[in-house]
Amino acid sequence: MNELSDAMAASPKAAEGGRERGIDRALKLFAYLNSAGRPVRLAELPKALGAPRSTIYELVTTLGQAGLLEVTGADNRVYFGRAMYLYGISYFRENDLVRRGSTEVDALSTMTGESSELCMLSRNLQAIVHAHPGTRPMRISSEVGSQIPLPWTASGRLLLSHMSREEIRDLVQPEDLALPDRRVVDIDAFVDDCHAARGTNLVITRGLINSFAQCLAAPVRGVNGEVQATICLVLPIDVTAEHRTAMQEHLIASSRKLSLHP
Amino acid sequence: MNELSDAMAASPKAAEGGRERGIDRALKLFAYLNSAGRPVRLAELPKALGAPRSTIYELVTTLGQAGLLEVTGADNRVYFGRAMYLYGISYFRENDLVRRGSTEVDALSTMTGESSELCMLSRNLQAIVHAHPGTRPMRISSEVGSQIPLPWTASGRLLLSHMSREEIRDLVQPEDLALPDRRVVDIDAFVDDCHAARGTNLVITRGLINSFAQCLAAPVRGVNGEVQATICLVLPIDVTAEHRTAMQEHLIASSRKLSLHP
DNA sequence: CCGAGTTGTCTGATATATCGGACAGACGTC
DNA sequence: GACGTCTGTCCGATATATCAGACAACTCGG
Repeated sequence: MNELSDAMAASPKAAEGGRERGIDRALKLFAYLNSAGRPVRLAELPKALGAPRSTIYELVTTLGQAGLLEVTGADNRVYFGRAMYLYGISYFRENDLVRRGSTEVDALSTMTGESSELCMLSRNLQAIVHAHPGTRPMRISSEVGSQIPLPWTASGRLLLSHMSREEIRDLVQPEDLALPDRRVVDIDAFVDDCHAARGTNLVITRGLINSFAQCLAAPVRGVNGEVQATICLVLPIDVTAEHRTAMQEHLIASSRKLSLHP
Repeated sequence: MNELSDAMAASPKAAEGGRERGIDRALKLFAYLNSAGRPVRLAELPKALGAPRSTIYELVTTLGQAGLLEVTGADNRVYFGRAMYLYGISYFRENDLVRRGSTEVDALSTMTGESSELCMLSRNLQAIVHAHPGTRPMRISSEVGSQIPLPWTASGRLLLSHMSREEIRDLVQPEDLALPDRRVVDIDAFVDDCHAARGTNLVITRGLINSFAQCLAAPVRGVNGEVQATICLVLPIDVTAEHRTAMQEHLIASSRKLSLHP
């Protein structure tokens, strides 16, 4: 009863007595599978999603026939299917930013030896769209496809920088303000951070996700200057000042290359 | 009114007077976008899908908010969204076969210099799950994510080899029996081809998709010997016998490596 | 200026998809 | 063998999602 919180947060409306559309149930199901990160027993889904069994069994059959989901194994584990992959590839092929950003992340990471990621806003979370691990023994970076709370990262501050205080307060879920070490980020201080990130080309956070890492994030801006994504580097917190300066320059150069904004 | 035929073929039931579920409309929409291969004007969708405008506008809004679709540009073009990509990546990460098959295709193609593809059954079509172009000046291979009629390829015969005559007749759409050059494949001869492919480790077709290519396909079998995918090479039709023999050996070696079946 | 075409929004009616719950098989434990 | 839990299937009722169509804003050409 724990990891479904962000799956639920992605749902359009809170639970009510009334019935719900099949589409919305499907969207919750996708979000839940994504948060689980691995195949889930079919029989577990009705409880996890707060939905009737008959509805979920029907839905999974439909989506399974379409290939968006796959049901495998003796205990009927449900996970994303081949069609989802094909459709996702279509997005990837069409979307210049993801494609160019991914190669840029790879290049930046290979050049610097540090972990690098391409991040985008996905509803009220930060999605890791692409990642390349560094050469350091300890790997800090996140997995591709995972989604993490915006207040945890430098990227989050850039991705929300264009929003008003009210929009940010509405968007960020209260539970996302709690860091992994249980410290709680003050929402107003967070909004101030976001607004301070407006127009800047670099944001740094230290010791937020964990105590031994810092996160350098640079914005990828569209033609109108809006932040479409961020490219970032994850460094140990104790690197030398020279090294960090060099990293900053490489990072900013990469973000410039990806941005359409002059 | 042309490229939506296979999108429609993927739909659960034929058009009727009655109303349809939102889920089914969404599935048709996905299939249509995939067959289009690029963003499609929102206003064009109701006509293309044979659905009411109000329904489609509502649906696209919902799916857009979920990030499964994206609506971009001045004329509201609709295409797959970031969430679809993330979910697709999840499938890719989970599914060993696709991951291992993709690297094997890359290796095979790099080694031989020929175009190579990993193919899977996707409802009643053959899906190109991964592809790597060869070094020849003329490229013949298909794009990743595209889906082509089963009777057109050697892979199709392998992918259907376990099915009965009736199952194959039911699955294959009549229009898929027509080759690109308008010749029509006889359904019974096709079934015979499929059954002849049972248990073999190589199927070759010549001049089917076009007159100057041949297709070598080898099965990737699961633990029970069932064909889970095919790996294939696309060659010019006029290569020397020695070269073709060498290619066959490499291809069969690759398919053995991917197969779980002894 | 006036039609014809395109695009997006809104509304009330009704066909039906969702739901709750009954049913049954499988599996364990005592 | 009796009992509880988990799992999957089925069915009738009703809340509601889908649908048809009206409406407005906009373009374009003559």
